[in-house]
Amino acid sequence: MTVAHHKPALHAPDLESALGALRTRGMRVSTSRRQILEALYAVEEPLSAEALTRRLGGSDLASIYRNLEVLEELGLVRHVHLGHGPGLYSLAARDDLEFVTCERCGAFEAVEPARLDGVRELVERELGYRARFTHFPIVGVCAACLSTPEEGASHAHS
Amino acid sequence: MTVAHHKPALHAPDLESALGALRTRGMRVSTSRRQILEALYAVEEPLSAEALTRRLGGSDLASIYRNLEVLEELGLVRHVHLGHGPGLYSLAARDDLEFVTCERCGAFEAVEPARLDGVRELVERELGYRARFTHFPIVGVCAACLSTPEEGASHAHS
DNA sequence: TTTTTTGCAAAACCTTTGCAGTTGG
DNA sequence: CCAACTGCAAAGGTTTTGCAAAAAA
Repeated sequence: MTVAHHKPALHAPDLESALGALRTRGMRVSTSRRQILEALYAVEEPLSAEALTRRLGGSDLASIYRNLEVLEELGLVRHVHLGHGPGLYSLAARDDLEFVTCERCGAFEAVEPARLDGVRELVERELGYRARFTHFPIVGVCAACLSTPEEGASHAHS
Repeated sequence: MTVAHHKPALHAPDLESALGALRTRGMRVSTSRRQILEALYAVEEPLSAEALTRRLGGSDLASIYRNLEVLEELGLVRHVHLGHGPGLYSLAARDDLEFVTCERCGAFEAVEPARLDGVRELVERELGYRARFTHFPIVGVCAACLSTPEEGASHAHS
């Protein structure tokens, strides 16, 4: 069921405070959880569950998903869906970021929420929706692809 | 593989011209294809492949997907991904529309591209991306949900 | 008749779930 | 020790693919 609803990001500037947050809620600090958090603190790009297991030496995918879910419920972790393909996970606190992705080349970019405030305002005025591009990104065509003759064959799946 | 790239919408105001487009490209006008197009001309909301098969009397899902892919390559059909769950298909010509969806209640709305031109401009100026919300929608919280106390339990999956 | 399309079965892909065994506190 | 967590296996939901039988041209 899950309902791992976008919890507000929990302020955990480093690994230790993140582990502390786990303990505080009575959850256990297992090897797997520590490793996941270590990995996420170590990289800057969001990682798929699969990429994450590979980094942890190929442990169990199902456990990783379960732990990511727990960490997400705590507000320590987030994930974003870029196009098709697996969800990509990152630290919620550090990456209180929003995303844009290119549907032509698959590139993506994390952007400071502030840079999208104007967009958000306009969307709200026009549609009544308060937009967030943290879980699902803005999809479009990037500058590089815009200046490209639109190759016949391509990568991005429909 | 597919690469059913967002072909430009093909102008086919009615069923007959759509079928004509098929013939023109040497593709066959099979019962299934005619029925799919009929169904899509008959409704106004985008339909999942599954919903479509049910309307056609429960024929083969795999065939439906294959046909939707063909029709999409021709530029007759489009699909949009609203949150998780199956893609939703509609006529490309008629529904040259973009989408907004509420991540809290799952509601969605089709909107005239013109209404989003301002948003598009702002996004392009700020990020360099030319945004399109036809294949992936703007995701946010709708007006109704915004004025709601944020129920503890909810529907929208993470 | 010949080429395209269908139907079925099976697989692929991402994610979740059940359960028995292991581990953290 | 005991509740929480892991690993494995299996299933669930969506979409794709292989192949022989059927249908369009």
